Amino acid sequence: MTTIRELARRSGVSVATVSRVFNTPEVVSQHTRQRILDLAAEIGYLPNGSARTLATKKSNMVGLVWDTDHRRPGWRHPFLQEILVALKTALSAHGLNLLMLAGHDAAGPDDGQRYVRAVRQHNLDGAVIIDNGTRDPAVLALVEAQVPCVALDLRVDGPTSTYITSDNAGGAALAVRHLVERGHRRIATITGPLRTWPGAERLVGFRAALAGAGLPLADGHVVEGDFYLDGGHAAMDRLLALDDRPTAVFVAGDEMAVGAMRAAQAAGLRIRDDIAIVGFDDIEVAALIPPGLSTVAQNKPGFGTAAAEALVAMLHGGDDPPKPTVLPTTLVVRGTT
Amino acid sequence: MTTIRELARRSGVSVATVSRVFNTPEVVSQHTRQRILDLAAEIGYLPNGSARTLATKKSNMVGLVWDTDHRRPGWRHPFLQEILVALKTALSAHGLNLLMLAGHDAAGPDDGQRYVRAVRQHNLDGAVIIDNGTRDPAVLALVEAQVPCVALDLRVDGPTSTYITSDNAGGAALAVRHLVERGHRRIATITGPLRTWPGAERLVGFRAALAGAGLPLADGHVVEGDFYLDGGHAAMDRLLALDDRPTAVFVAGDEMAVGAMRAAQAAGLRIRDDIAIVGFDDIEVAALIPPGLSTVAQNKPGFGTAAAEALVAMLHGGDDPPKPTVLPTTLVVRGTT
DNA sequence: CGGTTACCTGAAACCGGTTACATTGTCGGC
DNA sequence: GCCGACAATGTAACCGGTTTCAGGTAACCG
Repeated sequence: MTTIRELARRSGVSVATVSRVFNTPEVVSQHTRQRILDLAAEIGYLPNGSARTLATKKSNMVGLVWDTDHRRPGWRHPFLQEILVALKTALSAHGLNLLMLAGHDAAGPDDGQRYVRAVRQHNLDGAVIIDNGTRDPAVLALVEAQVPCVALDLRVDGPTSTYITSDNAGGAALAVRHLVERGHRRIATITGPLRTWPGAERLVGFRAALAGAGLPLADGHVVEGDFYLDGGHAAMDRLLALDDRPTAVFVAGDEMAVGAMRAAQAAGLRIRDDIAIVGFDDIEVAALIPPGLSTVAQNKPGFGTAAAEALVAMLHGGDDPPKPTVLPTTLVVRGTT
Repeated sequence: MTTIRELARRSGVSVATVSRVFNTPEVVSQHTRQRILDLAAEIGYLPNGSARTLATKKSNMVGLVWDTDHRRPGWRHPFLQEILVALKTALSAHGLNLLMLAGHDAAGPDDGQRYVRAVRQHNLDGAVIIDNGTRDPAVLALVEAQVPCVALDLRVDGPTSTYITSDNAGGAALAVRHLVERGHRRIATITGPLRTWPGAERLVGFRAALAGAGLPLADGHVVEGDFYLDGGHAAMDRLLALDDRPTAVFVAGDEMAVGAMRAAQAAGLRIRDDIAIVGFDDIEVAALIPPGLSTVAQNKPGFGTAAAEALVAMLHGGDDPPKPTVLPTTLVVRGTT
């Protein structure tokens, strides 16, 4: 391991000068700077991150808080991978690294401070939170502890935190208007869990759009789902059992929508002709499953890049936290409508 | 930030003793140990990770090397999320954290040493490599630099590295035997890229099983695919254009298999009756897409836990690197066979 | 009772950087 | 020729831990 003192000795300057070459290059003369840089490259010198962090209290690392739903071990984020790619890319463009924080599975006591502890212990500069809908107190502790945070699909605010979300209400409205254009007048919805932000907002948008179109919302035409396949199936079963069965359903999540499609088929209905379905998310299956699920697409990489940018703004900007970002949604029409 | 000196002062002992309480508790007397622990909990003392790393050169962090295929920006690992969950859980049970390493998109020069640099800079204890099929020199540089490594689906070896993979050949054989049992005698295959380990091995297993069953392999009945949807579609088109069209196809990846199903349907064939299909992976869509894709399932969380265990064994064990892990595969029969 | 021995604790060097402050040298202006 | 300003560099304290080595105490033994 070649150290800064070694490099200083070899290039005949003090360690301070070497340090300055890497931190405030403009204050060291062009000539020495170049000499030191050349020598550094030659002997493969790399500043030691831990030493640097120790001295500056900045680690250039941000934590990634992403737990699975422990009540549902099989829970998967619909597009975690896309978010991760974008997030990682955008962060590393600013010299930031991502440290995955251990969740409720971690060793040690769980007093609801585990993330805060991890942040302090590793001198993390901030955190990105991917919501899993469990309202984990340990997550909220982060924003309370004034750690610079940006949350995805979780509405947090505070002097050091902001969030990124899709235009859930707007997306729901897109879906409704599309169904109305297709001639539907009895439109129902299967919602996400209403305690989650997207779940609640999509219902708000649904209601508003229905009202805007002058359409009534019949009793029992709002069924709360859970974002899972089986939940969607069960919810659709309930809708189909109604006397005034809807002719179209806005399902607030693609996975549930697939479940709903199955329920409809199991009931012997033709999808689209007997019952139209619009989903939300635009996950991979939506395009693959026949006849193609019409759905409201989210800007998946947008979550990652927006989160990175918001975080960087907080870290470098220093002033007020950035406003929440609302990503536009788009309608993708396929075979179910 | 409360430091070790602060805690030492308050509890009336030296910093050395406090340090020992957290590192070698058995050497400090029961009495003082408890007193220090109590006080530590009371004032919320946490050892500073950077200082610790600086002193010990062990960070308790391992790097995650996972790049997307830059020739295919949309590339997604078929079950990254499951791997990540298991990996993170298993690692954190051993007190290890996961640092996502920036990829080819990172700032700075790319001399094929970017991962090695990152490892050195952050004093990482090891790395987990998720192969993306690009044979990135920067990845191989890691194992050459003697960084403790465990790779997924990438066959690396060296004094400090090992790998985890599924029983690809065995899985392919499962698929073939199943098709033979169903009465098929003209069986073709759509392979993955043959430069990848799983791609190559599945073909090996396919050939062996065919031979084992005494069946011939007709000309043109091996088509190299790319693991992608469109590639599967195109490959199937070629198979269907043959004079001696196969009655069954082993498709070495579920995404390709879906593409192949579409091609078959587009050609007006009934899947299963006119042409049977077995995939590989058992991704989510396999169960969702009608009539259900028969496929060879991989033990997805197994990759994560096995990787964590292998890495821990290398870090703590100290001796020879563990033998490669080969995860068993299982056949899942659905509607396509 | 002197000498080991085992056990517990403390002093201080060290890990590899950053940075406040001091120092040196140059140059322009009066 | 002297002084102040400024640019470039050096000195040394500091960040918060770990660990070697040595010292002190008590028990144990012959």
